[in-house]
Formats: sequence, structure tokens, C-alpha cells
Amino acid sequence: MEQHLLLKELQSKYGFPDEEFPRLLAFFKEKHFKKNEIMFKAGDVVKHTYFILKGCTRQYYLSPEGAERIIYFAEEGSFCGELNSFLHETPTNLNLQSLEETDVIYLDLKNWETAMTTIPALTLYHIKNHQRLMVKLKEEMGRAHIETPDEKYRRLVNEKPHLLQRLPQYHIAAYLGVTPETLSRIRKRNTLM
Amino acid sequence: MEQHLLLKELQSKYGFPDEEFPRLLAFFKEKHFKKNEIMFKAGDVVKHTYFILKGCTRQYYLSPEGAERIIYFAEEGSFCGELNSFLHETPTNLNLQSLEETDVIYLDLKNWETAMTTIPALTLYHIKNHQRLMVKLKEEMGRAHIETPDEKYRRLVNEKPHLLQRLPQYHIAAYLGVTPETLSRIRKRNTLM
DNA sequence: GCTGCGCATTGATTGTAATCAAGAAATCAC
DNA sequence: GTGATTTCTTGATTACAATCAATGCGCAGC
Repeated sequence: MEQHLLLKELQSKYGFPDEEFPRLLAFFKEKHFKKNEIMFKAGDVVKHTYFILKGCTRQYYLSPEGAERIIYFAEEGSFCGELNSFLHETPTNLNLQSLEETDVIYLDLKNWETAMTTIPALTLYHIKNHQRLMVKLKEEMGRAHIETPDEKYRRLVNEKPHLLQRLPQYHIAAYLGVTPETLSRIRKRNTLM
Repeated sequence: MEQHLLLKELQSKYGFPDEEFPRLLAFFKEKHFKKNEIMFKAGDVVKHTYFILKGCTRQYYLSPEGAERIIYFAEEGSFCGELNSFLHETPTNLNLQSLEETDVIYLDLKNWETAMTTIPALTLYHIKNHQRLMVKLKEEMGRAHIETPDEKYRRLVNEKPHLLQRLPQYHIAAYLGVTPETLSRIRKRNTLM
């Protein structure tokens, strides 16, 4: 019997009691996004927090000049959203877009709060995971200023090789902060030797 | 009568009841760091969370090549530490160093947990502030890959001009992700016109 | 099969930061 | 104050990514 992706994620990090899971799952609704659909955009108040069952999304800023700065890609088995906007009901600066046909389950604010306050194992998951993400973000920050595009690319190859197969190169380029032309040349340099 | 810096910080963000403050303050101990003292370093389990009363610190990574990547500077009136290592009692990857003669108050883990669980206004401050920092970090991430050094410098001039007066330029350079030579030239370009 | 469009590659040129190398200026120790 | 060290500036050169421009490739629609 196949284990639910959400339960798998919750248990993989810190343990989550199986018997609590149906009660948690009941708080979620399901939804499908078509390829390239905007899930929320800058200026919106984010109404849902998503967990991806199938597919892939990108979160990005639009610079004043209109360039897209991709912060990260989320794939099946992970949460994506923008908690600050969601919890405080304030407009976000981020954009979220599906990159493939994408199935999600999601929570609205009311259910998020209820689940978070009545399921201790979820609270624990959330706090610890949040802490962990913060540290990862800081590490990336440190590297973002310093690493050369070649280094960034090689790190991606090592850490998230599946993304390279899954996504078009211009998105990878926007994520690495280089032009598609440069990425093409980097790939040439780094595969032939 | 002078208001305590910590109370000021707590109240400036979300409100904190005056009458609770003495009870909170009792959890803290005091300490002084000399200029350029290492407060913790990569590999350490971080034992304290600091609040700066006077002075200035920097948090940074050491790259494999030995280059320093400064993540941020903390001045009087702000917390600094590394919560992930602190709370989970695991080794950190970050380094923290005082840049001036620095007075702090600090919490150890036991007191942090007690304070956090018995003073609701503190819990609230912590959660909300953490959320806010997360969003700011993401925004910086987005910019870090894309902005030119000139833009980074001008942003710093606008947002944190005091840092420029306070810190040596090679630290500013390490924060912006450029060499000191380049920063010197950027300054020349951006002050004369 | 052919046409058109989006995406990826390649080439030539340009701009800008890193690097290497001295000096000048400021800071600290005695 | 003097000298020594640290920090900042300036110059010359080099390396590399952006940009502009053109071509190649793959795929969808007719």
C-alpha cells in the first residue's frame, strides 16, 4: 500500500504518528493547476498554503526592470506558498507559478490555524522545518554573492540533478542568475571534460 | 528615564507589556566581548543567544578556499546568534565575531525555553519576527544573484548608511561580495557625482 | 511534409570585476 | 612622536559574463 506523500514528508524529517494522519488530511482540499498557471502574484494576499502531490512550481520576484529572479523550485512532496502573506493577510512580493500540470492539496488560513494548534506533531514539524529552511537560506545567501556561475551550476548538478532534466534551461539560468547564453556555455565547459 | 534597549526592540515590532519585562530580563546574563573576539565558530554547538547592548558583530561563512562571506552585521538593539544550532544542539556552519568592544546580554538554552514558554508576548515576538526575517532573507536572495555591485552598494547607502561609517571597508566589501579594490572604485564613482 | 515558433547554441564584441602590484593614508604600539 | 602595521587607493592587465546577432534544432499545427 502506497504511503501518502504528505505523510512521507512529515515522517522523513521528524516523525509523525500514523494514526493522526487522517485527521490532518481532512483539513486539506485538492486542486489542479495547468502548466504555467499563476498560482499567486505580487500584490495578492496569499490565501492558500500548498503541498505538491505531482508537478513542479517556481517562486520568483519581478525586478523593477522586469527581469525574473527565481528563488526556488518546489517539486512533488514539498510545501510551497508564502507564509508571511498567508498568516498576516498582507500582500506578497513574490510570484508562484506552476511549470507543469500540477496537483496540489492546500489549506486555507482557518484550517491551517486549526490544524497547527490541535495537532502537536504538526506544530513541531512546522517550527523545526522552518528553522532548518532559515539556515539553508542563509547558506545560499552567503554563496549567492560569492560563487561563480560555474560553481553555482556544478552545485546544482550535484544537489538537484533532477531539476536539470525536468526544467527548461532559461528557468535554470534565471535561478542561477545568468543569461541563457552563459548557461549554455557553462554546460559545454562542464560536460565535455 | 532610559528605556532598556531590549524592551524597546520588543515593543517596536509588536508591543510588549512593560510589567512583564523585569521577569524576562531576569533570564539573561551579561557579558563583554573584546574587539574581534570570536563568539562562536563553525563546528561549535552554539550555547547562547545574544542581544547586543553596545557594539557590533558580523556573522559569516568561511568558503572552502578560505574566503569570508559575511551574511549580516548586527548592531546594538538586535539579537544575534544561530538558532538552529542553539535549539537542536548541533554544530553550526557559521561564525560570529565582535567587530568592536561589545556588551551583550544572553540566554542559555534552558532559560530560552523557559522564557519562550512562559511569556506569551515573547513567543509572539519570536514567531512573527522570525517570519519577517525569512521574507527579508528571500528578498535579499533574489537580489544577490542579480544586482550589480554598484546597485548593492547604493542600496546599502540608502538602507544602512550607519554601517558604512562604522565598519572598515574590507568588511563592507566582503558583505557586498566584491574585493576591497572594487569597493574603493565603486565609492569613487558613486560619491563624486 | 512543410511552415512557424520557441528554445538552445555559437560567434564577435564590449563592459566590468578580479587580480597583481605599488604606493598613500590612517591607525596602533611603544 | 616615531616607526610599524593595517587599511585604502590607484594603475595595468587579465578573465569572464552580458549583449547583440545569427544560426540550428525540435516540435506543433496545418
